[in-house]
Amino acid sequence: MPPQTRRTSFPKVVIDRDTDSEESSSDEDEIDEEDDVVGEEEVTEPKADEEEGEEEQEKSVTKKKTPITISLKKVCKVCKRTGHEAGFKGATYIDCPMKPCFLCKMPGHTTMTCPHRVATEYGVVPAPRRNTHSSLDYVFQRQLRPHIPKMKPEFVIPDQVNCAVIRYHSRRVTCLEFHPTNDNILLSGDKKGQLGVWDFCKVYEKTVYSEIHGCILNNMKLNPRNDGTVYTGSSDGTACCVDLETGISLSLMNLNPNGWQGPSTWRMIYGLDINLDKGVVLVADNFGYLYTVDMRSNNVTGKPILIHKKGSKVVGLHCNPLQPDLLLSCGNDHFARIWDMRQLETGSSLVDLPHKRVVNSAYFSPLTGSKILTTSQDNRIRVWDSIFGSLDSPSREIVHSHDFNRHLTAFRAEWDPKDQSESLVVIGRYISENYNGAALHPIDFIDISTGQLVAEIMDPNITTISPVNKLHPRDDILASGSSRSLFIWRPKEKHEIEKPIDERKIVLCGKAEKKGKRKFGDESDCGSDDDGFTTKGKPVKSKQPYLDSTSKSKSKSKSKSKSSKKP
DNA sequence: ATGTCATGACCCC
DNA sequence: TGGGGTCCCTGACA
Repeated sequence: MPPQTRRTSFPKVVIDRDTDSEESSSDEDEIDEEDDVVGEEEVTEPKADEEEGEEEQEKSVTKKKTPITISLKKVCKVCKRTGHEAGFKGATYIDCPMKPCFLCKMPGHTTMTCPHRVATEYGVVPAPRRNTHSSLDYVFQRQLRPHIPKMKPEFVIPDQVNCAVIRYHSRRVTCLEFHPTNDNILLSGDKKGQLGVWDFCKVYEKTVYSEIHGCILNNMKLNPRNDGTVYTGSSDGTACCVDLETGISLSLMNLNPNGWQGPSTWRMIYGLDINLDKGVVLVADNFGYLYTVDMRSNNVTGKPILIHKKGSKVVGLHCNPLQPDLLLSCGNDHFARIWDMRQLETGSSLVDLPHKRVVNSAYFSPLTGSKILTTSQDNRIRVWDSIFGSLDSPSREIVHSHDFNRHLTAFRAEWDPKDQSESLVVIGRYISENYNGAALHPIDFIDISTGQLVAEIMDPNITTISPVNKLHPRDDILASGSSRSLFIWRPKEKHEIEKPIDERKIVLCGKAEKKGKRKFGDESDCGSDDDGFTTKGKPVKSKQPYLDSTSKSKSKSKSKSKSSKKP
């Protein structure tokens, strides 16, 4: 195969500004003919000549007028070949046939015909049994959870955006957490480092702390013992303990005490989790190191331990909910690893779980802690049914579109913490589906015991991708972060929605109302300031409808800027 | 309507 | 091993 054809090597035609542009649109055959001619030239002429010729031409033309250089070949934007074009045709994306399937990454077919698109569970190894693998496992689970229902209850899917929509972040949302005790409080972090505290039942009750971190808030965890504090980790290299009421933050560590010395030395904090039993906050950086912070003294204890490939990002940390000695980590070195907290040292991992790409997240199951769920950038969700069994290979690999895109927050499959069977998982979908002419990116609920797509939820007003999703620990509520917006989903039956979603009128604040066509995800005229809005169909518990609420929202929002440190 | 930009993994040399 | 080039469904703003 010849070297990769580049855009610069394509035939270019310099057209004088006086050339009538309408001529070119008159006939496509003409273009094709020209294509062929130029194509031959490209083959026959030595490259140097071609370049010289171009240069000469350009020189001569620039003396008179600025030339317009256009490429006449209609090429596929993906593979740069002719004969086909990739991209959106209306709301349907046409794949480049020269590339492997965008969904399952296998060659020979496109996303449109991918068997995984037709049936999500295609190729998934079914679970041998629903909940347990052996009688021993079953006894173990019954001991841990005596109230396991005999029958697996129906999944309840929060499938309607009927509570609230808000946008107070000035950059895209990176993480979400529900308050451990207050059912209506959602915490959100963004790429700018802002921390939002939002009472989504009183839509305008929100607080944004903007001075805690200087850039991306990668992860946060609320302290279940002291529900007024949240631990945050950021790409500014600091981890903080933040008081939710006051916004006062206490810096636990700063990995860049000497400031900016260039990208090769700048440390960023990604993984973060709390281990209550040990009274520590665990934090990991982009160089592969794990740090331990004592929760009482708020000081780093011990030395940093290399837990992933040196120089690679440790994306996530998760402590086992039942067995405090177990830690799960995942990173850019394509591994998820299980560690024994009692003997944490480089290379001492109990298990290494290999992946084909970066592992965006790795979580123990929320109730028994005996399953593992990982999301990898190879478009696969992996499930290990029992950490007590063989971990040589995942119990299931579920193909699901959640590719890497540098402009999106990484997708993470999240457990439903309420699901006793520990099989319901939520994750946003990257590729779109054509829903009545609109390209929408649903949020998927997947039964990881079978690989089946239980539900795909979407709203015609949400046209952006929703990579960040969190299910409520107690209520049937889903919070999702899509671009800069936050959405609260509830099950349809819980809130009497009479009208179909697209008939609901969205009442917005101030000048936005004039536009009329504004949608949830639309951001025009909506700066970083307070622009809360929601649907008219269900004003939730808010005291007043949201008519002309600019002033109200401003008065209600308290944009505090208290901080103890600056990056 | 269209262009621009932010910016992370990966691949290749 | 490192730096530079590349990149398929982005999203906001000019």
